[in-house]
Amino acid sequence: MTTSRTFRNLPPDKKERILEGALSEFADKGYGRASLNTIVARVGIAKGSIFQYFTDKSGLFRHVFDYAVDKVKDHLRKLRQESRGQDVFTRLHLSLLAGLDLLEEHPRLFRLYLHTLFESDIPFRTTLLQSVLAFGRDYILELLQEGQDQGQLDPELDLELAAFVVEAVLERYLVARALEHMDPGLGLHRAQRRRAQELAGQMVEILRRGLGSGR
Amino acid sequence: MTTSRTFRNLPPDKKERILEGALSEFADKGYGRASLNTIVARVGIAKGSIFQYFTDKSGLFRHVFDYAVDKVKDHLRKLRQESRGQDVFTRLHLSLLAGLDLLEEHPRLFRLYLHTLFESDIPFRTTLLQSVLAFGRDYILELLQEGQDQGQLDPELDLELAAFVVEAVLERYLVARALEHMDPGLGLHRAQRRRAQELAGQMVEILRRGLGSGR
Amino acid sequence: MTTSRTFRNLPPDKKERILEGALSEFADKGYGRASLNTIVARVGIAKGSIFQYFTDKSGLFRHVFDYAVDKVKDHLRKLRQESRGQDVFTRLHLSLLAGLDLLEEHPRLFRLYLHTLFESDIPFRTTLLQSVLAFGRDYILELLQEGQDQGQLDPELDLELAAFVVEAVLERYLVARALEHMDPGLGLHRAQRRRAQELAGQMVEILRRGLGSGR
Amino acid sequence: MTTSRTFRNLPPDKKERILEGALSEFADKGYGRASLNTIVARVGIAKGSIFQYFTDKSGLFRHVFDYAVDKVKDHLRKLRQESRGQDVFTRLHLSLLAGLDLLEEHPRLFRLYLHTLFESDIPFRTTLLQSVLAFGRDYILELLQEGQDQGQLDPELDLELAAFVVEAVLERYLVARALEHMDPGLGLHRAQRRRAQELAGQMVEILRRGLGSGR
DNA sequence: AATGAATGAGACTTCATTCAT
DNA sequence: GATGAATGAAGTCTCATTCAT
Repeated sequence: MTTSRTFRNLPPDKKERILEGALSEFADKGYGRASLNTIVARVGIAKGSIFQYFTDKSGLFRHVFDYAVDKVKDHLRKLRQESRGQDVFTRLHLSLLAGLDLLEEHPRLFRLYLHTLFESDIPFRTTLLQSVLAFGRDYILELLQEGQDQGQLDPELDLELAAFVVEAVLERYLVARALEHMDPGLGLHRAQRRRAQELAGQMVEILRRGLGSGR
Repeated sequence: MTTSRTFRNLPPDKKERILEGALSEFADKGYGRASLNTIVARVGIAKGSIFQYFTDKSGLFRHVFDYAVDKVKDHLRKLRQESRGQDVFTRLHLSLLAGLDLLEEHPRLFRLYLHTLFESDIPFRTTLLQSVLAFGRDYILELLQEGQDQGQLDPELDLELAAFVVEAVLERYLVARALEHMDPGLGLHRAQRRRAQELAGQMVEILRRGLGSGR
Repeated sequence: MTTSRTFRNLPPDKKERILEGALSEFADKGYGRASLNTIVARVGIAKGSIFQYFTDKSGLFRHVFDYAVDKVKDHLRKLRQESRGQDVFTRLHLSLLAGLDLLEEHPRLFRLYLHTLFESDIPFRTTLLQSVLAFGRDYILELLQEGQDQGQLDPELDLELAAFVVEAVLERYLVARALEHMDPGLGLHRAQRRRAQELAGQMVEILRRGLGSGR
Repeated sequence: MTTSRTFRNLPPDKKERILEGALSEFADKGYGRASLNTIVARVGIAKGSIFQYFTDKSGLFRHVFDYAVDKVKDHLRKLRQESRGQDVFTRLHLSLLAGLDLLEEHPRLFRLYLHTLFESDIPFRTTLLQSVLAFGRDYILELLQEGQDQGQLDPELDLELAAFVVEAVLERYLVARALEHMDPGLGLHRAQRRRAQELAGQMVEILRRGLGSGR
């Protein structure tokens, strides 16, 4: 239980306002640079209340992180359900596009993840990351496993290795978009600025040749 | 000129001690959370001295970043030279291994880069990143171009797109190792913990099938 | 609103203690040399509290300045009211004595004004001074206008010019006393050390001859 | 002797460069806020040299103050000489215009004086001010004395009192101009912005009526 | 005689956290 | 249960002064 009973008894919209305000701040600044002052000002609650709802700054962060992860998981679970029965590369393609949608709609989720990934002084960092990393890995592994079972992938393929490559490409693609959000002038690859859908399609094609059961 | 004359006149070993101390701190905490207090304590100089050497915290950071980038560039330049004349995929393989070596020997360089990539309030962030991103892109593009010229790559291949995929795989691989450095318990893929050379080889094989000129 | 709600909610005597402590420091050292450390030590509050009450050192200064100006304005308004109906030179005489009283009772008010007048890096200096200068000018102009209307002043007199001369004499007289407060050994005119009332009377006599309608 | 032998042996133009640089800084910021760093940077000498030429920051200030006072005294002595034999009010008029000229040509001299007048922590402040105040007082007293001896002034006039009034008007006039230099937007009297010569003439006329031997 | 590197006190400011109301 | 006033450690930066070269 990462929150106090006090917090759990709050009206849902107030809970949400608090979590959204905190999410914005943590996504912007990471854990260490985020300011509780800023959060309470944005949300419009008293400074002391934060410490009645959560033990700590770190307690708040844990809860916000879980809250964000749940949003992503919901998204992915729905997607996995919807795409069932299709070709594995089609499913990867759909996943990529879905990830892109999520990023455009909720840019803060991905930024929170990236900050957490690379900031070392975050309390419970290991625990927090393990759950989300495992989820992502399992999601892709499952897709690939089904694809291999149905003969769409090279039967000799080391699936964990393949999952790593697939994840790398997917994630790096999202990172590229996230960086553009942060700073449009960063001068990334011209390719990265092309229309997103087109790029996604070509990337999947490369994966198909690299991983597919080929001729 | 990003340093004061005072700094440039310092004995080389003192200069190095200062830069190394600052590099460690920035690599650990990123820009915003890094503490000049910690740096001067580690290096063993007075607090005021930092401001004799650099205009600012930001000035120090700029210089440290350049110092780090130079180290990487030297490394890569040497590699590009040495591998000239070999097959493009062999060269990619060598690059991957070289990156890995660099990471194991100087883990802080890559961590500094990652922090800079994802922290938004860094002064001159755009400028700093542009130079290093452009260098990496050009390095890979040049490799692929030569490979395509010599018929080792699919002649229809969009090189920028391919460069993006290659870079994604290479970088994600390095990120995985860097994350393990930060926290060995992170529970990354089992595959990532296998012997590094083996994994690298297999990844390049996938790229060969995905990008190569085929039969 | 130049203060935080936190400050406004403070018990009045605490507010006053803080403002008085800050006023003393600013009157002593001017804006730039005044030390918040000194103020909080004198008042007996924590260093951080100042920043709960005011945004800034500059915010504190603005508020202290307004606080001081209000005191002076109250004093002058009362005086203008009380002296209504009397001869213009009598009123000037009363004003001079009143200014003198104010100076003896609250020497810091005038010193704060003088510092602000001559220190160039004060935030909002122009704005702050404009209000007080305009008030002083209008006060004297109004007196002279009424005096001229009632035939006590040379009808040809340029009132603004006259106001300047009157103000000069009044202010310089106060400056002389203020300097003596700062340093009794300064060796000003012997005349200035005479009994204050006597000197004031003679000065007004000179003004009467210089400005009056009289034969 | 307020300087070291080392300083006195310096080439005259170097001595002057140093004093002028220091004068500018002290005139801008007063004693306490003036920065030796800024001075040595402006003049182009080593930081340590200041401490070989003068014992201290305070030693430098003393010397600069004297240097500035000498310039003013030269100016006034010349004027007193030139105007000898003329009517006392003409001489006052000339003095006013001369002060104005001095202010326009060397604004730093007057600003240094004003800073010194109102800043309390200046070392040797009393001593420094005494000499200049006495000089000004004597200058005016002498003028008035001669005027009275020649029947141009009311024979009953208390000369010290008159000197005080005259000085007040003269000085306040210069202060008004100095304030405009600092901040043209200060919204001083319209009268003060009129053509300087005209204003000066009218002011002297008021003094003539106030102090003159009547008729 | 001149230099300029080194120093540490002290400046303003932010922040998470505690606790009386 | 909610509030918000109080706190002090830690942050970056400036400065006059010392002293070895």
